[in-house]
Amino acid sequence: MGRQPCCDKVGLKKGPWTAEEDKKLINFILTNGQCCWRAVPKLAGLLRCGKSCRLRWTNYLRPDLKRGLLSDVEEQMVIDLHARLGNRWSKIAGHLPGRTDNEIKNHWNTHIKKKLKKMGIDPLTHQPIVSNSDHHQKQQQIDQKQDSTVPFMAKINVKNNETSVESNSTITTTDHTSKEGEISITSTAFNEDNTTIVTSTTTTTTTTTTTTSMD
DNA sequence: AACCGCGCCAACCGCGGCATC
DNA sequence: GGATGCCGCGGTTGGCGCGGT
Repeated sequence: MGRQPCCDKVGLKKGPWTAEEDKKLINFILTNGQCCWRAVPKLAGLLRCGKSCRLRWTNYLRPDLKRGLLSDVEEQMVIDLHARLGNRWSKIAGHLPGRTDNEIKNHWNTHIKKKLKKMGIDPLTHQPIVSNSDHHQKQQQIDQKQDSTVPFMAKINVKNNETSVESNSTITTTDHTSKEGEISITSTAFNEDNTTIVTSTTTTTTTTTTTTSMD
């Protein structure tokens, strides 16, 4: 009964990948595309399980991956998205082109968690860590915000294919796709309870600041 | 110079979801 | 409807590098 473990076959290699193994996997994927990971190691001449190959490709070898630390904008997006989605790292990664779920998960656990705690914010709930006496006052402030009918206003800064957003909403996220000299930005604003206020898509040039408003 | 502790991150493990038979 | 197989996800681990003593 149950499923067969994928990596316990005798003779399969585990642990860090060598440059030669990387080369074999890259060559195979670039030639044949991503299909049927179970068959990949055999066809590519690797002594690895398919799962290990998939992980190595998606987390490290994919040519569209960005390397290096997350930018401030990306980090803010991760925080906002985590507030909405929780630990759904793959969904969060879907909003950050060139970043992997593993990378974001690691960055969250090693950097952002600490940062939020330092700022007095609970990384699990995204609520301020407050004493009981402060809590009532805080709740009143939240209630006031939710009752208000101030229209959503966002200022989107675009520079060198990087976007940042300043807005009067509680939480905002942005997605952007770019082609030569032009960036298309989708900006979403959320309430404290994570319900969507509004979503807006705007197209702009690569070095500009644009302000968008909706009601 | 040697040792130790800690942080980071690549990789592994186990499970759930989904498709197929 | 249950069994089986594969893929993808999220949690966890272990090795390496670096800074402090």
